[in-house]
Amino acid sequence: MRLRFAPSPTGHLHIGGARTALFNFLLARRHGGVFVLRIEDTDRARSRPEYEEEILRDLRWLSLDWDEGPGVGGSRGPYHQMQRLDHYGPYIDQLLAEGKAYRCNCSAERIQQGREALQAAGRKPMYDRHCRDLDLGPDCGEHVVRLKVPLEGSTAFDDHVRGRVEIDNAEIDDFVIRRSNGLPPYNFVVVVDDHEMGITHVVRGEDHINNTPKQVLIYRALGWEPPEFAHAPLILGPDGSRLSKRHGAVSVGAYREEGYLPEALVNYLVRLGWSHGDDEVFSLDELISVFSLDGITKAGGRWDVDKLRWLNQVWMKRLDPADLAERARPFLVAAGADPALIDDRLVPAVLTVRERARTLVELGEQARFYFVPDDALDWDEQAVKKHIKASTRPILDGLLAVLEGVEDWSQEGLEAAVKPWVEAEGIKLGKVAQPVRVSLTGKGVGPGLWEMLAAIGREVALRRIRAGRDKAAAREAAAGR
RNA sequence: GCUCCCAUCGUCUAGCGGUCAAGGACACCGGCCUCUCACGCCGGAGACACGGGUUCGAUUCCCGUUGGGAGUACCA
Repeated sequence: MRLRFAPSPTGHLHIGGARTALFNFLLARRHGGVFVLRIEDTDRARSRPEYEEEILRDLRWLSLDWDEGPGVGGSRGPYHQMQRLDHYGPYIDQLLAEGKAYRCNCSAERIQQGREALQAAGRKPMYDRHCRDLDLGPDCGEHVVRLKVPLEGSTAFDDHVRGRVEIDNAEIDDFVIRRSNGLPPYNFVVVVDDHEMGITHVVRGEDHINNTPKQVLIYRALGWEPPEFAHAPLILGPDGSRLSKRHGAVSVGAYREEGYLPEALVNYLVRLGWSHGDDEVFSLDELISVFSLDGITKAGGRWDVDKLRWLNQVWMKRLDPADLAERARPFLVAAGADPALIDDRLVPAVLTVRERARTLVELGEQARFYFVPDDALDWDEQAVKKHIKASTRPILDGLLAVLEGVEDWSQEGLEAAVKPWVEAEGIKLGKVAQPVRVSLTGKGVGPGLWEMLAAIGREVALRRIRAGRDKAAAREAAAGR
């Protein structure tokens, strides 16, 4: 079994393309097949090497490694279409010689007029086949080569997702298979490449379902057996319309930058258009063992960021803490943390905020307070006003006395030392926790008291609580006058 | 316009003629937990687009309508 993903380097790796790549990758891995990556770079005007680099990088980021293609080679190459240009001509000549294709030197204007006339008559706009039986030779001036599509009958294929798809040949144009510049267009090139690369299953988006009959016709004309097809539903925007930038991020790279984990993106992508009973959370390895074309759904799916965000948190909680911490580091710095202050408190710090954050960006913002100079804390004045007041001063003084004597600065040690004091004093834990939270973080919401104290470390904790105490004392003095 | 594809809660989906007074997940609402916010747990509201058939029986099969998507290039 051989599958392929064939992006054209004319833009970023789109989430729809990523899902197509994922489906192909999973099917290949599931059945011990081969996953081929082919670069369709024949659109010289729009293709750019930077895009190709980016696409390769993003596929690797998603852990969708290919067995043959750029960077890894393979026996069925080359894997860039620009390096395969000499493969196509002979087949076109063969079709011409066999009378299955013909040269056409009709002017663009003439063809255009014919199309408009047909459309006006309520018919599908097509070429009128003027040159079909003229038997034009190579010396007919500027010309294209068109496939002689059967006038009668129909062309069908059995799609693994949709069942039998059939279309009348009368609806299929005598489409171009060699442009006037000598290069064959997409429909011809994919067929030749897929055939020469031994592709057995073509899994792609539903937007290709309409040119599948044309491709089948080419396979037949060349005397080849078409591969098996499976057309996955398209990914739509949240409103059901075509997904576009106006709906937000559409490229894999953008989601990486927004702090999504590749594990979560893969998980979300696979579930949009595929299901396995009621299961929701899958690792790539789990997918490899259960993925099947049978699970692909037919209807287009809308992009739902909320579900992606939920899955991202699920994965942040599943990840090994040290791993998560390293992935969070750059986001922490981006949020304003001082790299020099990020020390071995990183892992415990990240653990205190991961269940409150849905992306690495949020994780970075929420863990920022651990690793900034005290004067760089982001103060929520409302919270300060509410929790650092005159009456707070004696509480913080009392707490400081307890804290200074703590030997075991761990969650358990801190709780064991402070709880008895709180109870003895007869004060609510909240009366202590909130002032401490504001002193440490600048905000009224955040991690639990014990875990936060333990994670931030004795030195910083005592320093910031003292500062909070002083602030409270100042208000006490102001109130007393 | 024409051709093709599609149609279960707001969203992703389970369902492959009776086991469905339609199940799960996200989001939403309420409660519990609780030092805040979360997490977690419990509960709630919420869907078979419509109309014809076929059948003893349709969410499930067929046709139509409506709605949505795609294609309609010497782009991929």
